[in-house]
Amino acid sequence: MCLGDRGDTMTTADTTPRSVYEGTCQTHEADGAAIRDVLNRVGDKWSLLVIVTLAGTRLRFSELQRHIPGVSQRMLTLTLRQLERDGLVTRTIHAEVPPRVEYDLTVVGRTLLEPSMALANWAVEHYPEIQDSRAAFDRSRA
Amino acid sequence: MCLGDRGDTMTTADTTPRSVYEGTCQTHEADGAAIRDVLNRVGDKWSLLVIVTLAGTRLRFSELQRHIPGVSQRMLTLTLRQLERDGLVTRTIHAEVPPRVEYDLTVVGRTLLEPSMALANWAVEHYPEIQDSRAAFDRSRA
DNA sequence: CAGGATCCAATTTGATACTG
DNA sequence: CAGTATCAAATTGGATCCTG
Repeated sequence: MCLGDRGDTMTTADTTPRSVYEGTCQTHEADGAAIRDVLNRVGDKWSLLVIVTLAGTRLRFSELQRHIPGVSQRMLTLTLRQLERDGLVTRTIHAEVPPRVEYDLTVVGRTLLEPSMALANWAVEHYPEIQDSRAAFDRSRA
Repeated sequence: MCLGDRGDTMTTADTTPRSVYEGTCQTHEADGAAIRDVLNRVGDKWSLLVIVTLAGTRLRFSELQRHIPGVSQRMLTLTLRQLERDGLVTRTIHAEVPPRVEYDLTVVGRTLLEPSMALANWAVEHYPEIQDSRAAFDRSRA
């Protein structure tokens, strides 16, 4: 089973060549839902930013907000809750006054760092080409 | 400069420890905009699915649609246009009746395959843990 | 300090009908 | 076949005000 395959059994005779995935499918047991789910999280506006920001050290809420320019209180809260729920970050409340809440990556959260960094690096490397391509595409339609 | 850093110069004296990124920043010259931009494309609902589907062979529109369950005509069109504009897929119109349009990955498009597959594999590998974490989180709030 | 609650704007996606 | 056009629904993000 491959990416995007929802596991629906092939009921009708299919003349379409099945060679599409052969030899190239690297996610045999992959559940498309899992990939979409994770990608929708990593691909949202703030999650990856939070993760790489926590890569160096644990931080409290206000520090996190200072380190991530542009994030609103609401979105930072929502993002952190999602990440906590997914088991990617921990939330530690210190019983003090005023309250101090610290966020840190979990072990699982840290393992996400490498593949997402690879993608981030790809983005940085190829962004010039992408921008050129966009410019050319748009020019050819003017 | 690191991920998420928009390059705003530090104008006020800052007592916040600067150790956050030290030694851990793997995207020194990274432009946060580039990363967001690429991630928003890869992270959308259909792009990655289209890319991996084209990994094996070039396909025409209707074949693509059959291979990607659930995608509407409109969304497939929009997704393909974006990918074409970004220089990740080519669109070849064969002058025939009825019209035949084939899509294929570009060289750049193929280079994207590896890092995104890494992330997809991470998703598949860790999805059970994530689901467990979510269940536990939700249970603790009932 | 670290949020929760509301309300609103913007963006994304989908359903449907039509066309060269 | 391979789209385009239009409209509606859903999702996401942000501004603002309030609180233990």
